[in-house]
Amino acid sequence: MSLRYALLGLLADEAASGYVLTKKFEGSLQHYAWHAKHSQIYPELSKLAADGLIEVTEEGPRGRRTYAITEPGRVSLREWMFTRPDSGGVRNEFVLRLFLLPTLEPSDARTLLTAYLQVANEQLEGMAKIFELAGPEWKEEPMSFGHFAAEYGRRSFETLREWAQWALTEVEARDTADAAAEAAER
Amino acid sequence: MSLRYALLGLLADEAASGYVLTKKFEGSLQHYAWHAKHSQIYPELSKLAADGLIEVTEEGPRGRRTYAITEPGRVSLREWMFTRPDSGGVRNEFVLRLFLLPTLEPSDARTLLTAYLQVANEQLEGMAKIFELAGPEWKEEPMSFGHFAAEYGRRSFETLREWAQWALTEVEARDTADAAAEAAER
DNA sequence: TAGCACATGTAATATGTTACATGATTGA
DNA sequence: TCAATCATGTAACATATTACATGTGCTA
Repeated sequence: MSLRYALLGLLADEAASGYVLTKKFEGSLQHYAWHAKHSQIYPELSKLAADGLIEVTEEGPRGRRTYAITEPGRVSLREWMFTRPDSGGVRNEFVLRLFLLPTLEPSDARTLLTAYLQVANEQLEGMAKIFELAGPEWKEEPMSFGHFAAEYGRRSFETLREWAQWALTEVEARDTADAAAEAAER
Repeated sequence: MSLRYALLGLLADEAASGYVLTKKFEGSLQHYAWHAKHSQIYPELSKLAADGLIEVTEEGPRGRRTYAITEPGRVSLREWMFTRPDSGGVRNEFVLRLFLLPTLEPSDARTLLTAYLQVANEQLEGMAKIFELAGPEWKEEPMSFGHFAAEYGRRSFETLREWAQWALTEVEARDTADAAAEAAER
C-alpha cells in the first residue's frame, strides 16, 4: 500500500512520467526508503488516475504521459503522513543480521563487523559528497526535498560506525572470556 | 528469501517449534528486524526440513514438532550472513515519510516532527527497561543474543531524537523565511 | 542509419496477508 | 467443564519480481 503514497509524494514534489518516477526509485530513494520496478509503477499510476488522485497533464513524444497530483491526491497523502507507521510490519535485512550476529563464531563476527565499519565509512563519504553538491541550495531554502532524509542518513551512518566500533570491543571481550575459561580448564 | 534465514538464525540460537517461532516474531523482532505470520512460517519450515537445513528433534503433545538446525543449515546461514545485503531492496516506511516530509505545510511538519520526538522518547524508555532486565546477563556474557541489536536500537532512537530536534529548527527557519518574504511583499 | 536511451505494457512466478478451519491440552 | 492457549494447516487474495514484449526519438 505504501507504493501508492510513495508515488503520490513524488508527484506532490513535481509532476513526472512513469519513466521518470522509475528513475527516481533507482536513485537514493531505493537505497534508503523505497524501491519499485516499472512493472509495478505503471499499473499503480493507472489505479491512482482512476481514483482521481493524480491526472495526466501532458502527453509527450513516444507515448509519454506526465502525471500531476490532484487536490484529492494531496488530501490523501497528508492523511497517510499522519497515520502511525505500522510498527508490526518491519522488514529490515540489516537489523535482522544484527540480531543473528551472535550465531557466528567470534572470529567471523569480527570479520563481519569490520566490513560494516567499512560500509559506514564509505556511505559517510558518499553523504559528504551529497552535502557538498546540495548544501548551498539547502542552506538558502530550508525544508527542501531530500534535506531531511539526507541529514537523517548522515546521522544514521555515524551511529552505525560508532555502534560497530562498540560491537568490536564486545567481541574482544568474548574472546578474552573464552581464553580465560579455556586456561582455567587446564 | 530472508524469512528462510530468519528462521534458520532463530533455530541456530535454540531449537523451537513453529508455534514458538511465531511468538518470537511477535516480540521485539517484528518491531525492528523482521516479521512473519504462522501461515508463512509453517510452509517455510517444511521446505527447510525438506532441504535438510533443519530437522525435527522432538514430537510433543498437540502435534508439536520441535525443529533444530543441522550442520548444513549452519553452513547455509553463515554463507548468507556474509553476503552483501541487497542495498537496492530497501522498503522502509519511516524513511519514506522522511523523504516526503517537505510535501507538508510547515505547521503540519512541525506537528509530525513533535510526534516523532515523542515516539523516540517512548522507545528510549522501552529500551531502558530492556537494558535493566537483560543488562546483568549481557555484562556477564558478552556477545549474547539480542544485545547487539538492542544496543543498535538504543543508539538509533537517540539519533532519531536528535535528528527530530534538528528538523524542528529547520522548520522554524522556514517559517521565519516565509514570514520575511511576506513582509517584503507588502 | 545504427545504437542507445526513452517509454510503456503484460504474463508467469514468487512471496506475503487475511481469512477460514480444525483439534488438543491445561488450568481455573 | 469450559475458556484460553497451544498447535498446525490451507485457500483465496494481494503484492512484488522476473521475464518477455514492443515501439519511438535523438544523436553521433
